[in-house]
Amino acid sequence: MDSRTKILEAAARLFARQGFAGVSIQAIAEQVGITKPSLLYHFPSKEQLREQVLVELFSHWATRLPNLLRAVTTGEGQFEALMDELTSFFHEDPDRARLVIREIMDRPDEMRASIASSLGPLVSLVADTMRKGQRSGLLRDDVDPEAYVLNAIGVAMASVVAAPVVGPIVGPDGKGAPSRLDRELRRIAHSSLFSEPARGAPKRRPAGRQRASVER
Amino acid sequence: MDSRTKILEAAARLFARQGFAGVSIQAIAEQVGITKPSLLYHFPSKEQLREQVLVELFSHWATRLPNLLRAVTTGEGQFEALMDELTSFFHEDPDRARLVIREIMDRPDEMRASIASSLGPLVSLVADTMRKGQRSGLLRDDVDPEAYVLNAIGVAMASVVAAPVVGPIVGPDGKGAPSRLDRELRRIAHSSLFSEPARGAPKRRPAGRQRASVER
DNA sequence: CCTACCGATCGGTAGG
DNA sequence: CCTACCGATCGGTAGG
Repeated sequence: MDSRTKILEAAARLFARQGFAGVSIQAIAEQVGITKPSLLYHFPSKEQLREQVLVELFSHWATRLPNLLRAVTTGEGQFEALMDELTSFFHEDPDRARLVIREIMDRPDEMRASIASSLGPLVSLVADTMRKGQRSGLLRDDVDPEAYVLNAIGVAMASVVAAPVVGPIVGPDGKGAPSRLDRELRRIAHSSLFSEPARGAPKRRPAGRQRASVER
Repeated sequence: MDSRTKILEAAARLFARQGFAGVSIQAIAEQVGITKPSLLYHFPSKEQLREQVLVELFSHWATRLPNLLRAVTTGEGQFEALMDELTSFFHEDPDRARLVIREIMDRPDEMRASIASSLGPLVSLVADTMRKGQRSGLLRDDVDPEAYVLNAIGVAMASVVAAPVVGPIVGPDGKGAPSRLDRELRRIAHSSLFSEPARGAPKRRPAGRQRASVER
């Protein structure tokens, strides 16, 4: 792997974990195994390194977009597929979420533009598909599609970052399986989106956990 | 207002906006109108200043807890009251959310402890109340109470931070009124929590927006 | 609460 | 890609 790539990866990791201001280019250089001036040969300033890290992140996001779109436009399991794709993107590397969240807080104005352009089209497309689902009666008609999608993305990011800190409060999750927090989040997203099946004819049961039989 | 308080407020604001590492004690001192050594007379180190800022934040939180608990244990509008209290706490000063989120990312281990002890009891209490609601049939029985509450708190914080950046994508919100994102979030929280009213006997209508009459 | 000052580290450059 | 070095700023101290 060439130095440039190694630098970008180390920088992304460190920026995500300690914030841009909390990381010296010296520290990044050390992790890569070169000196500070050598790093500055590849990226002329710390600021430009930051920008390139973000470019890489968004381009990685763009790579995944086709998967997301296929999930939206393909037949039945749209919802599950879309949520899987969304959560796994951040789950397989939580630093992605951390990086975006930090950037949103550190430089909201700059991020407004990049997020609008990178997320806007996706949101519109998913929202249009959702409106079809509303007309067919599959989805609740009180859903606000654009707002729903954006909230879903935001929650996916937030939950990945909060998990290690807040997860233990609901008890340790069985290794492997999704945590209680994740399962509940999925249930919330599901049940607030789909119309209740006509009573007595529940084709599928609610996604999260199976229905306990209760006194009623 | 005494210097100590002024320092704490300036530090909270700056830490929230630029992160702990991104703020020099010199910068804080300037905003207060004193010199750096003067600030260090009140707080012996930057690190101790940070700790005190967090102590203040959590104690402010503790001040609000009685309101929250009253909201939970008082009769009918429990849900709306609790959500109002939760969102207004972060809405009236978004820096609170920013500060907590930064701290979660910067020092997850330390925050695990403080959050468990400050939030744990509240979560248990609300969860117990919710279980009663489940037994009475008011709340869906597939809700995971602890996980639901924690997710609600997380979402309240995340939405406050994300709003200025992600809000414009769904269009400008009418000034004053809650944004589309906020309304949709409330609707999601509501409709994923309450059982559907027996068809044809809807005492109240769904919180968010009114039901449009649709072809079905 | 201030002036004066400390060593260490910051981002970055010169020159090879 | 490195050695050597720059001025500026960092957190913090001495002394009053």
